[in-house]
Amino acid sequence: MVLSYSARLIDALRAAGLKLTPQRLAVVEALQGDQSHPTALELHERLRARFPMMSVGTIYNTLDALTRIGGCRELQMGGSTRFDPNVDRHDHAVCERCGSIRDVARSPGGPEPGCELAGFQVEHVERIYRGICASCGGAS
Amino acid sequence: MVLSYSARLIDALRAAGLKLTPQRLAVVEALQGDQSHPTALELHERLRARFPMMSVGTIYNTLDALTRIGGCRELQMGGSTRFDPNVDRHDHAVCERCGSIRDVARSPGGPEPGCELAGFQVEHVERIYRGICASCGGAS
DNA sequence: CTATTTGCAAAACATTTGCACTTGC
DNA sequence: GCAAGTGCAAATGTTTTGCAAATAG
Repeated sequence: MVLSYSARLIDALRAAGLKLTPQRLAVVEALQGDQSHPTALELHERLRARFPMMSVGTIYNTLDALTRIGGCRELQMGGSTRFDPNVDRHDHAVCERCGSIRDVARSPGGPEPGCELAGFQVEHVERIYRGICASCGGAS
Repeated sequence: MVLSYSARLIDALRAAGLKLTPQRLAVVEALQGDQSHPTALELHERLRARFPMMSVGTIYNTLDALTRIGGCRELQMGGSTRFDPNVDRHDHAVCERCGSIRDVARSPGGPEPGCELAGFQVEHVERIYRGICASCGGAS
Protein backbone atom coordinates (compact mmCIF):
# COMPACT_ATOMS: atom_id res chain seq x y z
CA MET A 1 0.00 0.00 0.00
CA VAL A 2 1.58 3.26 -1.12
CA LEU A 3 -0.76 5.54 0.78
CA SER A 4 -3.84 4.66 2.82
CA TYR A 5 -7.25 5.99 1.90
CA SER A 6 -7.32 8.23 4.97
CA ALA A 7 -3.85 9.62 4.37
CA ARG A 8 -4.66 10.38 0.75
CA LEU A 9 -7.93 12.11 1.67
CA ILE A 10 -6.36 14.13 4.45
CA ASP A 11 -3.80 15.41 1.96
CA ALA A 12 -6.58 16.19 -0.51
CA LEU A 13 -8.55 18.10 2.12
CA ARG A 14 -5.48 20.12 3.04
CA ALA A 15 -4.65 20.72 -0.63
CA ALA A 16 -8.16 22.08 -1.15
CA GLY A 17 -7.70 24.48 1.75
CA LEU A 18 -10.31 22.70 3.89
CA LYS A 19 -9.91 22.41 7.64
CA LEU A 20 -9.08 19.08 9.24
CA THR A 21 -11.80 19.03 11.87
CA PRO A 22 -12.27 15.98 14.10
CA GLN A 23 -15.69 15.46 12.48
CA ARG A 24 -14.22 15.32 8.99
CA LEU A 25 -11.48 12.98 10.09
CA ALA A 26 -14.07 10.73 11.70
CA VAL A 27 -16.11 10.59 8.49
CA VAL A 28 -13.00 9.81 6.45
CA GLU A 29 -12.05 7.04 8.86
CA ALA A 30 -15.57 5.60 8.85
CA LEU A 31 -15.64 5.59 5.05
CA GLN A 32 -12.26 3.91 4.76
CA GLY A 33 -12.67 0.40 3.42
CA ASP A 34 -16.46 0.54 3.75
CA GLN A 35 -18.02 -1.57 1.01
CA SER A 36 -21.60 -1.20 2.23
CA HIS A 37 -22.33 2.03 0.34
CA PRO A 38 -23.80 3.75 3.40
CA THR A 39 -26.22 6.67 3.38
CA ALA A 40 -25.43 9.91 5.20
CA LEU A 41 -27.88 8.97 7.94
CA GLU A 42 -26.33 5.52 8.37
CA LEU A 43 -22.92 7.13 8.80
CA HIS A 44 -24.41 9.59 11.27
CA GLU A 45 -25.89 6.74 13.30
CA ARG A 46 -22.59 4.86 13.24
CA LEU A 47 -20.48 7.88 14.21
CA ARG A 48 -22.79 9.04 16.95
CA ALA A 49 -21.42 6.26 19.15
CA ARG A 50 -18.05 7.98 19.38
CA PHE A 51 -19.13 11.58 18.70
CA PRO A 52 -22.54 12.01 20.32
CA MET A 53 -22.82 15.67 19.41
CA MET A 54 -22.07 15.25 15.72
CA SER A 55 -24.93 16.66 13.65
CA VAL A 56 -26.42 15.33 10.41
CA GLY A 57 -25.75 18.63 8.71
CA THR A 58 -22.04 18.15 9.27
CA ILE A 59 -22.17 14.64 7.79
CA TYR A 60 -23.87 15.96 4.66
CA ASN A 61 -21.46 18.86 4.49
CA THR A 62 -18.42 16.60 4.85
CA LEU A 63 -19.62 14.02 2.32
CA ASP A 64 -20.27 16.85 -0.10
CA ALA A 65 -16.75 18.18 0.39
CA LEU A 66 -15.23 14.72 0.00
CA THR A 67 -17.18 14.17 -3.20
CA ARG A 68 -15.96 17.49 -4.59
CA ILE A 69 -12.30 16.72 -3.90
CA GLY A 70 -12.62 13.21 -5.37
CA GLY A 71 -12.64 11.32 -2.09
CA CYS A 72 -15.85 9.43 -2.76
CA ARG A 73 -18.67 8.99 -5.23
CA GLU A 74 -22.40 9.61 -4.79
CA LEU A 75 -24.86 6.92 -5.82
CA GLN A 76 -28.55 7.69 -6.20
CA MET A 77 -30.32 4.54 -5.09
CA GLY A 78 -33.86 3.94 -3.91
CA GLY A 79 -34.73 7.41 -2.73
CA SER A 80 -31.54 8.20 -0.86
CA THR A 81 -27.97 9.03 -1.70
CA ARG A 82 -25.33 6.43 -0.93
CA PHE A 83 -21.60 7.04 -0.71
CA ASP A 84 -18.83 4.94 -2.15
CA PRO A 85 -15.21 5.48 -1.03
CA ASN A 86 -14.06 3.54 -4.08
CA VAL A 87 -13.48 6.16 -6.76
CA ASP A 88 -11.78 3.82 -9.20
CA ARG A 89 -13.56 2.86 -12.41
CA HIS A 90 -16.14 0.22 -11.47
CA ASP A 91 -19.86 -0.53 -11.61
CA HIS A 92 -22.59 -1.61 -9.20
CA ALA A 93 -24.79 -4.67 -8.87
CA VAL A 94 -27.96 -4.03 -6.88
CA CYS A 95 -29.89 -7.02 -5.54
CA GLU A 96 -33.62 -6.60 -6.04
CA ARG A 97 -34.34 -9.01 -3.21
CA CYS A 98 -32.08 -7.91 -0.36
CA GLY A 99 -31.12 -4.44 -1.58
CA SER A 100 -27.38 -5.02 -1.20
CA ILE A 101 -25.07 -3.08 -3.52
CA ARG A 102 -21.84 -4.74 -4.63
CA ASP A 103 -18.97 -3.26 -6.56
CA VAL A 104 -18.24 -5.10 -9.81
CA ALA A 105 -15.41 -4.62 -12.29
CA ARG A 106 -16.29 -2.55 -15.34
CA SER A 107 -16.80 -4.97 -18.20
CA PRO A 108 -15.04 -3.97 -21.39
CA GLY A 109 -17.04 -2.51 -24.28
CA GLY A 110 -19.30 0.47 -24.65
CA PRO A 111 -18.63 4.21 -24.34
CA GLU A 112 -16.11 5.45 -21.81
CA PRO A 113 -15.40 8.95 -20.44
CA GLY A 114 -13.97 11.27 -23.07
CA CYS A 115 -16.00 9.96 -25.96
CA GLU A 116 -18.89 11.66 -27.67
CA LEU A 117 -22.44 10.37 -28.18
CA ALA A 118 -24.28 12.34 -30.86
CA GLY A 119 -22.97 15.68 -29.64
CA PHE A 120 -23.06 14.74 -25.96
CA GLN A 121 -19.64 14.97 -24.34
CA VAL A 122 -19.31 12.03 -21.93
CA GLU A 123 -17.46 12.76 -18.69
CA HIS A 124 -18.63 9.95 -16.44
CA VAL A 125 -20.12 6.54 -17.13
CA GLU A 126 -22.26 4.73 -14.62
CA ARG A 127 -23.55 1.19 -15.04
CA ILE A 128 -26.07 -0.39 -12.73
CA TYR A 129 -26.94 -4.07 -12.84
CA ARG A 130 -30.21 -4.99 -11.18
CA GLY A 131 -30.92 -8.60 -10.44
CA ILE A 132 -30.43 -11.29 -7.81
CA CYS A 133 -27.22 -11.59 -5.82
CA ALA A 134 -25.40 -14.86 -5.13
CA SER A 135 -26.74 -15.27 -1.57
CA CYS A 136 -30.36 -14.54 -2.52
CA GLY A 137 -30.26 -16.58 -5.74
CA GLY A 138 -28.33 -19.55 -4.39
CA ALA A 139 -30.61 -19.96 -1.36
CA SER A 140 -33.77 -19.18 -3.34
CA MET B 1 -47.64 2.63 -36.17
CA VAL B 2 -49.23 -0.68 -35.22
CA LEU B 3 -50.71 0.45 -31.94
CA SER B 4 -50.33 3.78 -30.16
CA TYR B 5 -48.72 4.01 -26.74
CA SER B 6 -52.05 4.90 -25.13
CA ALA B 7 -53.92 2.04 -26.82
CA ARG B 8 -51.27 -0.45 -25.79
CA LEU B 9 -51.28 0.74 -22.18
CA ILE B 10 -55.06 0.77 -21.95
CA ASP B 11 -55.05 -2.85 -23.08
CA ALA B 12 -52.34 -3.68 -20.56
CA LEU B 13 -54.28 -2.01 -17.74
CA ARG B 14 -57.40 -3.95 -18.67
CA ALA B 15 -55.40 -7.19 -18.97
CA ALA B 16 -54.04 -6.65 -15.46
CA GLY B 17 -57.57 -6.22 -14.13
CA LEU B 18 -57.02 -2.55 -13.29
CA LYS B 19 -59.80 -0.03 -13.67
CA LEU B 20 -59.73 2.56 -16.44
CA THR B 21 -60.34 5.66 -14.37
CA PRO B 22 -60.24 9.12 -15.98
CA GLN B 23 -57.20 9.89 -13.82
CA ARG B 24 -55.26 6.91 -15.12
CA LEU B 25 -56.18 7.67 -18.69
CA ALA B 26 -55.04 11.26 -18.20
CA VAL B 27 -51.66 10.11 -16.88
CA VAL B 28 -51.25 7.69 -19.78
CA GLU B 29 -52.09 10.43 -22.25
CA ALA B 30 -49.70 12.89 -20.57
CA LEU B 31 -46.90 10.34 -20.64
CA GLN B 32 -47.43 9.48 -24.30
CA GLY B 33 -44.52 10.73 -26.36
CA ASP B 34 -43.06 12.66 -23.44
CA GLN B 35 -39.28 12.71 -23.75
CA SER B 36 -38.68 15.03 -20.81
CA HIS B 37 -38.56 12.27 -18.17
CA PRO B 38 -40.94 14.10 -15.82
CA THR B 39 -41.24 13.58 -12.07
CA ALA B 40 -44.55 12.62 -10.46
CA LEU B 41 -44.93 16.18 -9.16
CA GLU B 42 -44.27 17.68 -12.59
CA LEU B 43 -46.98 15.46 -14.07
CA HIS B 44 -49.31 16.47 -11.26
CA GLU B 45 -48.66 20.13 -11.97
CA ARG B 46 -49.23 19.59 -15.68
CA LEU B 47 -52.43 17.58 -15.23
CA ARG B 48 -53.92 19.89 -12.65
CA ALA B 49 -54.78 22.31 -15.46
CA ARG B 50 -57.38 19.93 -16.84
CA PHE B 51 -58.18 17.93 -13.66
CA PRO B 52 -57.97 20.40 -10.77
CA MET B 53 -58.99 17.87 -8.15
CA MET B 54 -56.45 15.23 -9.09
CA SER B 55 -54.30 14.38 -6.08
CA VAL B 56 -50.59 13.62 -5.94
CA GLY B 57 -51.29 10.29 -4.31
CA THR B 58 -53.18 9.19 -7.39
CA ILE B 59 -50.32 10.21 -9.65
CA TYR B 60 -47.87 8.15 -7.61
CA ASN B 61 -50.32 5.27 -7.49
CA THR B 62 -50.89 5.35 -11.24
CA LEU B 63 -47.21 5.64 -12.14
CA ASP B 64 -46.54 2.70 -9.85
CA ALA B 65 -49.20 0.64 -11.58
CA LEU B 66 -47.92 1.59 -15.03
CA THR B 67 -44.40 0.65 -14.02
CA ARG B 68 -45.57 -2.74 -12.77
CA ILE B 69 -47.42 -3.56 -16.01
CA GLY B 70 -44.47 -2.45 -18.12
CA GLY B 71 -45.92 0.85 -19.29
CA CYS B 72 -42.98 2.97 -18.15
CA ARG B 73 -39.63 2.87 -16.40
CA GLU B 74 -38.52 4.59 -13.21
CA LEU B 75 -35.27 6.53 -13.18
CA GLN B 76 -33.64 7.60 -9.94
CA MET B 77 -32.05 10.97 -10.68
CA GLY B 78 -30.95 13.77 -8.41
CA GLY B 79 -33.12 13.03 -5.43
CA SER B 80 -36.37 12.35 -7.23
CA THR B 81 -37.86 9.63 -9.36
CA ARG B 82 -38.38 10.36 -13.04
CA PHE B 83 -40.61 8.40 -15.40
CA ASP B 84 -39.81 7.30 -18.91
CA PRO B 85 -42.60 6.05 -21.20
CA ASN B 86 -39.94 4.50 -23.44
CA VAL B 87 -39.53 0.94 -22.18
CA ASP B 88 -37.35 -0.21 -25.06
CA ARG B 89 -33.69 -1.00 -24.42
CA HIS B 90 -31.89 2.34 -24.27
CA ASP B 91 -29.68 4.46 -22.01
CA HIS B 92 -29.63 8.01 -20.66
CA ALA B 93 -27.36 11.00 -21.06
CA VAL B 94 -27.66 13.53 -18.24
CA CYS B 95 -26.28 17.03 -18.79
CA GLU B 96 -24.38 18.25 -15.75
CA ARG B 97 -24.94 21.86 -16.76
CA CYS B 98 -28.65 22.08 -17.63
CA GLY B 99 -29.88 18.85 -16.05
CA SER B 100 -31.62 17.63 -19.20
CA ILE B 101 -31.95 13.87 -19.67
CA ARG B 102 -31.81 12.49 -23.20
CA ASP B 103 -32.46 8.96 -24.39
CA VAL B 104 -29.51 7.44 -26.22
CA ALA B 105 -29.24 4.12 -28.04
CA ARG B 106 -27.60 1.33 -26.08
CA SER B 107 -24.08 0.97 -27.39
CA PRO B 108 -23.03 -2.59 -28.08
CA GLY B 109 -20.69 -4.38 -25.68
CA GLY B 110 -20.79 -5.18 -22.00
CA PRO B 111 -23.16 -7.37 -19.96
CA GLU B 112 -26.81 -7.59 -20.93
CA PRO B 113 -29.85 -8.96 -19.06
CA GLY B 114 -29.70 -12.72 -18.59
CA CYS B 115 -25.96 -12.95 -18.07
CA GLU B 116 -24.16 -13.61 -14.82
CA LEU B 117 -21.50 -11.51 -13.09
CA ALA B 118 -19.61 -13.51 -10.47
CA GLY B 119 -22.75 -15.18 -9.14
CA PHE B 120 -24.97 -12.14 -9.63
CA GLN B 121 -27.88 -12.85 -11.96
CA VAL B 122 -28.39 -9.75 -14.14
CA GLU B 123 -32.03 -8.89 -14.92
CA HIS B 124 -31.78 -5.23 -15.91
CA VAL B 125 -28.92 -3.09 -17.14
CA GLU B 126 -28.90 0.66 -16.73
CA ARG B 127 -26.27 2.97 -18.17
CA ILE B 128 -26.03 6.64 -17.33
CA TYR B 129 -23.73 9.03 -19.15
CA ARG B 130 -22.98 12.24 -17.32
CA GLY B 131 -21.42 15.12 -19.19
CA ILE B 132 -22.27 18.15 -21.31
CA CYS B 133 -25.11 18.10 -23.84
CA ALA B 134 -24.86 19.50 -27.35
CA SER B 135 -26.66 22.78 -26.55
CA CYS B 136 -24.63 23.48 -23.41
CA GLY B 137 -21.30 22.39 -24.95
CA GLY B 138 -21.76 24.08 -28.32
CA ALA B 139 -22.69 27.43 -26.79
CA SER B 140 -20.15 26.93 -23.96
C1' DC C 1 -7.58 36.85 14.79
C1' DT C 2 -10.82 35.48 11.37
C1' DA C 3 -12.83 32.80 7.83
C1' DT C 4 -14.61 28.10 8.20
C1' DT C 5 -17.04 24.87 10.27
C1' DT C 6 -20.15 23.21 13.60
C1' DG C 7 -24.66 22.11 16.13
C1' DC C 8 -29.21 22.73 16.29
C1' DA C 9 -33.70 23.34 14.86
C1' DA C 10 -36.71 24.67 11.34
C1' DA C 11 -37.77 24.46 6.51
C1' DA C 12 -38.08 22.31 2.14
C1' DC C 13 -38.95 18.47 -0.65
C1' DA C 14 -40.36 13.79 -2.12
C1' DT C 15 -43.07 10.02 -1.12
C1' DT C 16 -46.25 7.06 1.62
C1' DT C 17 -50.12 6.09 4.39
C1' DG C 18 -54.79 6.03 6.56
C1' DC C 19 -59.36 6.60 5.95
C1' DA C 20 -63.89 8.06 4.51
C1' DC C 21 -66.04 8.75 0.04
C1' DT C 22 -66.69 7.66 -4.87
C1' DT C 23 -66.96 4.93 -8.97
C1' DG C 24 -65.85 1.48 -12.72
C1' DC C 25 -67.27 -2.86 -13.87
C1' DG D 1 -73.23 -3.86 -5.09
C1' DC D 2 -68.63 -4.08 -4.05
C1' DA D 3 -63.84 -4.16 -4.53
C1' DA D 4 -60.76 -1.02 -6.37
C1' DG D 5 -59.54 3.61 -6.74
C1' DT D 6 -59.74 8.49 -5.28
C1' DG D 7 -58.95 12.93 -2.58
C1' DC D 8 -57.23 14.86 1.23
C1' DA D 9 -54.35 15.64 4.95
C1' DA D 10 -51.17 13.98 8.01
C1' DA D 11 -46.98 11.19 8.65
C1' DT D 12 -42.42 9.79 7.12
C1' DG D 13 -37.94 10.14 5.42
C1' DT D 14 -34.17 12.73 3.28
C1' DT D 15 -31.63 16.75 2.50
C1' DT D 16 -30.99 21.82 2.90
C1' DT D 17 -30.80 26.15 5.20
C1' DG D 18 -30.13 29.95 8.62
C1' DC D 19 -27.73 31.52 12.30
C1' DA D 20 -25.22 31.99 16.61
C1' DA D 21 -21.32 29.75 18.85
C1' DA D 22 -16.94 27.23 18.39
C1' DT D 23 -12.37 26.44 16.38
C1' DA D 24 -8.49 25.23 13.00
C1' DG D 25 -4.83 27.41 11.03
